[in-house]
Amino acid sequence: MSEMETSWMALDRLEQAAECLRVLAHPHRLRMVEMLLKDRYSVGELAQACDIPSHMASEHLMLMKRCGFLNASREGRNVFYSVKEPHLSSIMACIQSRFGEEA
Amino acid sequence: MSEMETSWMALDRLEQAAECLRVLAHPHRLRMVEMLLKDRYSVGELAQACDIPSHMASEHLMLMKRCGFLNASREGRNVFYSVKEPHLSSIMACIQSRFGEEA
DNA sequence: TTGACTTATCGTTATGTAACGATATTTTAA
DNA sequence: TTAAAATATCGTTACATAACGATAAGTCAA
Repeated sequence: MSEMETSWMALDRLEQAAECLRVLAHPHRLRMVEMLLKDRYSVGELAQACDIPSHMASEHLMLMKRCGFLNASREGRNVFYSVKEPHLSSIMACIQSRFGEEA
Repeated sequence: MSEMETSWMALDRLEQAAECLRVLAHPHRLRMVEMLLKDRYSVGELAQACDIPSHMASEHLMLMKRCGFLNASREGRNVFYSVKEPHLSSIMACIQSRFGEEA
């Protein structure tokens, strides 16, 4: 009688989630998110940290901006990116607890 | 003087993480993980839940097995899959808190 | 206005992934 | 041993993504 009904997420939510995970699933984008969770950075600074040309950093950042992860604000010649999506920090914490520095 | 050194994750860890996230980043695989976090299921049951042919469910499951997410054990004609990677539950919790049923 | 600097966009190419039908493998039951 | 059921693998095709060079656009300083 005590039927425990387990209800699954709706398929379209899973599709949204998969889309966001795909955006996150790139080493340079993960690095950028890791950095942006601590501070804001310009495109050039992030490009240098990832050791990639800045036009490629720009593409990665635009991608993350389009899916709602990041904000951008121009200041002079520079464009500074920062974290918009509040859930990014908890997801990154999961990733760090699994892949972060252990012995 | 109080320099707060922020140290980032090593690049190869980020690459591993990205690889795992790519595996997770598929709606049917997310559904399977969601279900397997609650119970063990056979390939056929998961295929039916995802509304896909079982040979495709098998491919998704093998992929997740290869990257350490899942275990498989054959019982008669059936193969039952279950969760191996303990961090999957916390990552799935993050995903559900962001994409799960809200108003 | 010109030129330098920073960021964004475009077109191309190479690589990766998804879905599929066909087929093979493993196991059970007749 | 045969047939059926469940799962796994293979080969192909279509599509998505990544990286890159070239170029455009926005901003500042001379």
